[in-house]
Amino acid sequence: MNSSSPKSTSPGRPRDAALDEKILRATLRHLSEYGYSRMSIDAIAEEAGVSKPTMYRRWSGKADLATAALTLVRVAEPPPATGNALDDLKAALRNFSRSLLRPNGMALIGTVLAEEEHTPELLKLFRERLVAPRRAIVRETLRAGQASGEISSNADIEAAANLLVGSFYARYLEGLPIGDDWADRVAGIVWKGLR
Amino acid sequence: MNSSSPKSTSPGRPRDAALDEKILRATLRHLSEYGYSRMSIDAIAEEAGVSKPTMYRRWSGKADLATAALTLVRVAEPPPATGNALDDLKAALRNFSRSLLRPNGMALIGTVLAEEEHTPELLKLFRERLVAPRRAIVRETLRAGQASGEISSNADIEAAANLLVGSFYARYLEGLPIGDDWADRVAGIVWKGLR
Amino acid sequence: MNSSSPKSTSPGRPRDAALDEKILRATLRHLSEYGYSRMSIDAIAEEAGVSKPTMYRRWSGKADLATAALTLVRVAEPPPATGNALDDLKAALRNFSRSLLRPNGMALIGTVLAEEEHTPELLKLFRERLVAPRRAIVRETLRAGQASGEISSNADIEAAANLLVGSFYARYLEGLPIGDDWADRVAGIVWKGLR
Amino acid sequence: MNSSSPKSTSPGRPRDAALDEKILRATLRHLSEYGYSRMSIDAIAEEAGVSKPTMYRRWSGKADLATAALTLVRVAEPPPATGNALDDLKAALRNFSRSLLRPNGMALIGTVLAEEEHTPELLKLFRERLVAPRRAIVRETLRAGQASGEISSNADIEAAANLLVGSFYARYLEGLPIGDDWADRVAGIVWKGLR
DNA sequence: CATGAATGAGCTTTCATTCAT
DNA sequence: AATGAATGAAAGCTCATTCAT
Repeated sequence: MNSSSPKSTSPGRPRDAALDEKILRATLRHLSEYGYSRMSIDAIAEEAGVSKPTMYRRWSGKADLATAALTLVRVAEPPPATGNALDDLKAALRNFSRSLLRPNGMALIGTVLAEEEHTPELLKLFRERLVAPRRAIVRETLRAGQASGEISSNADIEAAANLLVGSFYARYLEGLPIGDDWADRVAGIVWKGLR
Repeated sequence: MNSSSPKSTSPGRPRDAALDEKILRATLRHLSEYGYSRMSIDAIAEEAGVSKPTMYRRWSGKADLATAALTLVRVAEPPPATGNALDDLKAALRNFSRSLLRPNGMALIGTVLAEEEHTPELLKLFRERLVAPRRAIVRETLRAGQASGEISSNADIEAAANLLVGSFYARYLEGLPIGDDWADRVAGIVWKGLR
Repeated sequence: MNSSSPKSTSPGRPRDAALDEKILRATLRHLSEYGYSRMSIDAIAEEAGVSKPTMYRRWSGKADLATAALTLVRVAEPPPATGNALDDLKAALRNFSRSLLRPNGMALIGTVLAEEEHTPELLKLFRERLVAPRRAIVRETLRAGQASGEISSNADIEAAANLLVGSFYARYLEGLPIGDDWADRVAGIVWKGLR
Repeated sequence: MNSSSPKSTSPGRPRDAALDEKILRATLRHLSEYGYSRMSIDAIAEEAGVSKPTMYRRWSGKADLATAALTLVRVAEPPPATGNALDDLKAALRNFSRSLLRPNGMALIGTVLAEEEHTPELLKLFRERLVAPRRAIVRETLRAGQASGEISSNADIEAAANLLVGSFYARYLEGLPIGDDWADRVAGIVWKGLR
């Protein structure tokens, strides 16, 4: 009844595990493309090629399904460290911006924010699965900068990470292009501010 | 003939101007509380105490109504300049964070992002009415810092503004509290980075 | 409040008589094109360039308006008699078929039939204004045939007229073309049957 | 396993076949009583005792539903041939007139004509299901008359059938009663005209 | 387990009509 | 007399969910 993985040891006809993923993939597509409230269970069922009760047997309802789908989203592995902390930071930011600029990347953030009151699990899971890991990557490069002495040991790493990550949100909200140089520009300012 | 007050300039029953605002206020409330796609014209009409045709006479449909409601949103006047650019910047940021933290402040951003594909006018207007003015305030304080020599004359003001504003988005998305000191923390880093 | 002509001697601002016709013309167009229940007072007002209360001042409602519009419909004058009764009959039938085949000619008949239960005035007026005059023309040519001795003096003129006129309805309902020769074919049969 | 009765041939809950008919009957009633555009899906659903989605699962919309309902209408079997072609013809005509004079019989024709432009499928199906079969019955009796030599072998059967059938329409449109003798009167004329 | 059928509530929009100027 | 504004009622259609097989 919830988004945990189906047990495989129970008696009776086993659940078709492949269906789980097919359904969740379709759900994720609809969630990002249409947003949570527009996303239609009917449409997902059709796209996944299953019937609706098949979905309800796995997840208890729309919210459960959507949050389960978020589980699929994985943050890309950070690029390997080069030894140069500032370069690593810029690479991490470029990585981050690319993932936001994927089709409906920002729309997905939008829908979880919009649903905060109605379906808070969405935002909660989104934070755990996506926001936190992404930020962790940025934070680690900053820590590396501290370790190498380029960044002051008592610098406010937390705030710095928010600044960097947030600058992409802000830029997107303004509707202005986010070129590959953007990472350099914002990293430059913050890096200097952390010395 | 010319009995009194404003000569009735156009024929017919005059439109009740008070209704316009009542409707738009209700719309704005529903838009931020429920999000665009959940927002119901029926419910808005009831809350505003008007009939649905009254709304359709003024706005051509749901999208038109929602965008019109966005027009209502006004960015608060920036606090008066104190002469100290850094203090002014911090005050502007506190202002900004307070407006985001108002009930459903972020949800409104969310719905606008979520609808980008379906109802792009929303995001467009949101940018013009809210995003741009807010950012302008921050930018002006940065400019003042340049004028006073505290900030380098060739500093990347645009990026700095995005960093500062965005840090609130990022912090909110993380789900962590945004205290009044937050403005100090992020302003401190960026200010130093712009020297 | 009803479809009678407006008096011109009453005090106060006189009614704009030209509007009456403009409104009725538009009504008739909508009535035949969309049918009675689809015909929209809003749309008629717009097409006629008047406001709705202007219409309600003249006619008491939709049904009154529609029946008033039917009043406009006039049956074309019969072609002049040639002296040959059979030829005159055929000419009358061709005339009749042409008027039916005008755009929405049959649709108008359809809508008055369809509304018989709901708006019986429509059918009543339609009968008086259109059905009866048209049939009268046909009947007169048959009477002329009697006078000239070509038709038996105790022939069932009434039934014959119905046969002839009705054959066009039946043909139309079948969806088959009604060429100009059709009048000849049906007149031929009936004429012979009346000898 | 194979408990009883027809082995369930297709998976899933079987469709309740009784509902189909209940819905279509109600639809037909509403279609003839109110006409196509007045006929309301809501009202039909209530009368049939089903929910609207149940209807939309079966038919794609209002037009589809209405045309499906027309399918229900069956032309009454012609009375058995007596051997006397003229008598058979008169019996067929009486049959025909009785079916027209059933409540809303003509209103149904009316709505179908009125909707020709908007919902042409209605008229198309009506022609196939009702108009053509009815006319076929009349035509067959005329053919029988030819076979027995009472009617000329090169008589215009088609036109004759239209005359006879149409005379009822015309008579109805005039608003005059159609007694049982009416069939005799029109058949008399045409029969003679075909000799 | 998985299916197709069924449901109740809700949506946006339009209509015929009346009111206030 | 004529206008533009306002209304209550209803329409067609879709959704998330549950039932019966």
